[in-house]
Amino acid sequence: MVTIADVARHAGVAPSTVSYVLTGKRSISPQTRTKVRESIRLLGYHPHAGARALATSRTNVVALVLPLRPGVHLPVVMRFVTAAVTTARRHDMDVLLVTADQGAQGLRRVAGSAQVDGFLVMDVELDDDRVPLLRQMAQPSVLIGRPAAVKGLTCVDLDFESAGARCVDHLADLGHRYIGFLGAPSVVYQRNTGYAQRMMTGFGAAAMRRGIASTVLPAEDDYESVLASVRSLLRTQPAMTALVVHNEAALGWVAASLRALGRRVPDDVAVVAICPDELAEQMQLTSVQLPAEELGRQAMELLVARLNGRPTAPLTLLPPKLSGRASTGPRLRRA
Amino acid sequence: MVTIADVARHAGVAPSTVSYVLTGKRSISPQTRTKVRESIRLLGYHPHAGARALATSRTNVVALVLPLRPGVHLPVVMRFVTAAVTTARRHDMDVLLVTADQGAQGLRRVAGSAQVDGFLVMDVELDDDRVPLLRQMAQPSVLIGRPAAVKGLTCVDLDFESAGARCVDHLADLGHRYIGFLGAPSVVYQRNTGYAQRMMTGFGAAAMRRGIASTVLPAEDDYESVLASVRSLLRTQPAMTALVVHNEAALGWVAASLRALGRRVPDDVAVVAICPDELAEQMQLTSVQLPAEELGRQAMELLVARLNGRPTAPLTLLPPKLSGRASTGPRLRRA
DNA sequence: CACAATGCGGAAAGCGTTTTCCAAGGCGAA
DNA sequence: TTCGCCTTGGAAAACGCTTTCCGCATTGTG
Repeated sequence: MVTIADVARHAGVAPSTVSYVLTGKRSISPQTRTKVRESIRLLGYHPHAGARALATSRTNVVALVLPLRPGVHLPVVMRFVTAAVTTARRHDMDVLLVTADQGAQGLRRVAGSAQVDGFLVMDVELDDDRVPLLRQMAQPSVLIGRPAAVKGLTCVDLDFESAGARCVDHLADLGHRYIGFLGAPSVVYQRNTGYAQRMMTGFGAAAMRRGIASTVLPAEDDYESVLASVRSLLRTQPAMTALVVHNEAALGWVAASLRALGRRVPDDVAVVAICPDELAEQMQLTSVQLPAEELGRQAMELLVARLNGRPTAPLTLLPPKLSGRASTGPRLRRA
Repeated sequence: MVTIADVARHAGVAPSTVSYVLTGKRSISPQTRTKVRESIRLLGYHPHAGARALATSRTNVVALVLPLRPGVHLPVVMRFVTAAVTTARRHDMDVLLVTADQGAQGLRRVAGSAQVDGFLVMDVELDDDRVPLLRQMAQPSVLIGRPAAVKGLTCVDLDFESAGARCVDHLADLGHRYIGFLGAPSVVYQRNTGYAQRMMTGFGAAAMRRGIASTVLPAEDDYESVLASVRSLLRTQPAMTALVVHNEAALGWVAASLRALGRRVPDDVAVVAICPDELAEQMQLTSVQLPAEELGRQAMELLVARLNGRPTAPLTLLPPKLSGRASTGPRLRRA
């Protein structure tokens, strides 16, 4: 391995000088600078990350804590991941993967051994046992998702309540008066996952506000279950003319299920999805975008801000955006 | 931060003793050991990763190089990732995420600064520009996928040729004589991605061997394209009674496309997929398993082996496994 | 009984950086 | 000229760990 001393010797300067050339923390005369740069290039020198971490107590690595539990939609997770990594790289940081199954234990380990400068935690629950730990850790953290109390934290999330309301408003404006809601798998509601509940709350509240009858039901991620759920919704509310789907995995089966039950999209039943835009585009679904990339990017930017000592708001909510597509069709004639 | 010196002082021993208790590289009397352990617990001591890396020139971190390009199916990637991370943790290693878009450049950076002990590289192409670099790097690497020449490397892959053949054999045994092949998106073939080509090659060769007419076509990942491809296949080969699909993203549209063209699965057209078992189970498709978890696990195990100085075979091919399900139905009557 | 071998503990020398601290030269101002 | 400041360079002290080397007992062996 070629060290800073080798470079210094080769360039005929002191190690400290090389260091200053590298970090730019002090002015160096143009001559020595180019001389040093040349030696670095020639010898193919790279600073040793461990040594640097030891000296600066900065690793330039952030931990990304991934959920790997039933009910999370893997493609969406990947979107977060890629956005987070890309953004991190833009700030010259690397990303260490920590899976949530390692739990608070894993966080403690990584934080304690000073492997990372900060944490990006995905999929936080309303009452997450990692939150108290994150609060007291030396390293700053940013959460994607929204625990019950955000005081002293930095959280980023889609404004799911508004998203739910947005769906209702859109459908109501089109003249729909009976709307169903197909939610995430029931396990997601069983553990205290905030976003799913908030989405549903926003949906329900908006429906009440507009005097619209609404029925909600969870859905698993296979065809049979989706079919059963849709059938159940239709039985409960035979006049249902619109369906809001908050479940990426079920999305593929919704149209088929409706068709199997004799309803066509959008003529008999309008469908609005909450999912990444790309997916909606592919299936030609009117949708409220789930801006995974944007969330991942923002979260990482906030983390970088905190690492650089800049203060951040405890809660950043991204406003929902609705894109109209074929699945909601034109205004209902018989309002 | 609490250091090894603090622990030593608290326990009334020398730092070296604490180190030996931690690493177990020397025998320590039970008394001192428990005394030291107690101090460690009490002070909440964690060894500083950077310092350790500096002293041992081992980071206990491996890089996972992820593909993020068009045509790769994100859920499958996530399976690899989770299996790799889980396996790594079992060996007390962590995983640093490197996205393939950083290219050879990124590898050089991470390797040069000694951030990791080894590399796990996913989605290698037949003629991958990272391979020469990997060959000459100080850190060992394991590739998931199979470049043209594997000499001096450690590669893990599914035996895609056999997989292709396996599909043909299964269908031929059921009496099918005209078989179509719906492949990956065309971009995947345009870049030199070995697995897709090998799958197709295995399919074609087996068909030839058994005197079966075969037609192959790529498929994009939206309904319209799949429908077009299937229509095209049926037009080319009107007698087609079976379809092999090697495209996770298209899978969801295949049955719908066939139905739209007046064919029912499996009565008119039998379908065999190559995809993760879970997906096949969900859709009730006869399939050759794409053992993403198994590949990820094996790859990481091999990497760990190499890190510990154990020799490894240059190429490990996992045998394909076929699971019969509803989509191929019983034997054809009119053979 | 002498002497090597073994078990266990400590002192100290790295590992490769960064970052003080000191020094020397050049320069402008008094 | 002299004083002090600014710029640029080097020496050396951390940073927190591992590991070699050394030393002291205690044991086993001829």
